[in-house]
Amino acid sequence: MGRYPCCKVDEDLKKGPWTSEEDEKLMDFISKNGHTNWQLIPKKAGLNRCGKSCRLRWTNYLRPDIKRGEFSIEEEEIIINLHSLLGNKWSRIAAHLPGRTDNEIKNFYNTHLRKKLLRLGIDPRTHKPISDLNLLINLSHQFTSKHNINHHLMNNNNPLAYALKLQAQVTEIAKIQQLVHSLFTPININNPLSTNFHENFATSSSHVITNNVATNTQFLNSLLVNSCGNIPNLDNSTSCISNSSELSNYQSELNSKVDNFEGLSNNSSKTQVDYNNSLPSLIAPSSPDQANDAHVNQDYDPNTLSQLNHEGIDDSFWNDIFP
DNA sequence: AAGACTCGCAACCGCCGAGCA
DNA sequence: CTGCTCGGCGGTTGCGAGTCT
Repeated sequence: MGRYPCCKVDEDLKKGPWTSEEDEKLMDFISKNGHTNWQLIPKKAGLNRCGKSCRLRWTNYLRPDIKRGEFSIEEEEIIINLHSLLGNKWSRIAAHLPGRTDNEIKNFYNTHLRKKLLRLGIDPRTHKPISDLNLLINLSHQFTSKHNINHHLMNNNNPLAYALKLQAQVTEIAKIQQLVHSLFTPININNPLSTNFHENFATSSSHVITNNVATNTQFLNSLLVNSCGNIPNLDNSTSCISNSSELSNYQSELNSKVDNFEGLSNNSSKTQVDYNNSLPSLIAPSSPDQANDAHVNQDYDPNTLSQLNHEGIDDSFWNDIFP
């Protein structure tokens, strides 16, 4: 099937930003007549616009139920959680955020959340810790050339050695992330859209969450943030998906679980469903196997942490690179 | 002060699937 | 079954505003 333009090319229709007069005409018409056929609306409303352009203007800007203003922390976390499950399915993500449009969420994710995740050493596309060697080589080039600093850290202009060093650091970060993930996983099971860890602590009834675990979790999390917090914004155009088939399998498995949840949330007669394993937290496990392992590893071993602490993260390393 | 650069976001483009004749 | 139309979606672009040099 060929592609058909939504509007005739020779019609010389107006493009670009909408004026307030045009907005008024469109709102006026839709409030009186509704929007059943977008192709007819511009003519009937007296607009020299393509029907598609009218629909976009209405759904993304003029609709009366649109929520304006900054995204809340809760909305941010919902977006990140759902994006880790659904990928770039912006319309499905938007369905869970009343008053927000897919376009708005897409823009917000690409401009703000993407950077936020990168700062935490998380790939915004896969929600996995960044550990791809080629990416690290690329990043090391970007940083040293962009900032024109710290060339001595390139190990005598050997980008591979430098990248290996970066990878070692990132691997340690990933270990800590995995620990944090394993501690959060049993907490975050009852509602995939739940965003508040404290709420989860309070409401989780099917698992015993001790104060000890909470304390250790907070400590680990702060360690993670302190270790990763100095990683700057990256303008990363490269992919670090090393195994796309594994990723797509994982994603489709998650999608079916989300479908289950969406079906459930649309159904008034909710039944208790065990979402065990259905929701990766902000950081997805490196593989489905690890996701399973995470459940087994619910007991926190303080020796593991002290070991990581000694041989692992070196804050001064990141500070040297990104002052 | 001004030109270069970066960033955020509204709007557009092109593809796809559903529905219909 | 086929071809056409429309609405919806995700990716991309372009422009204005802000920041940097």
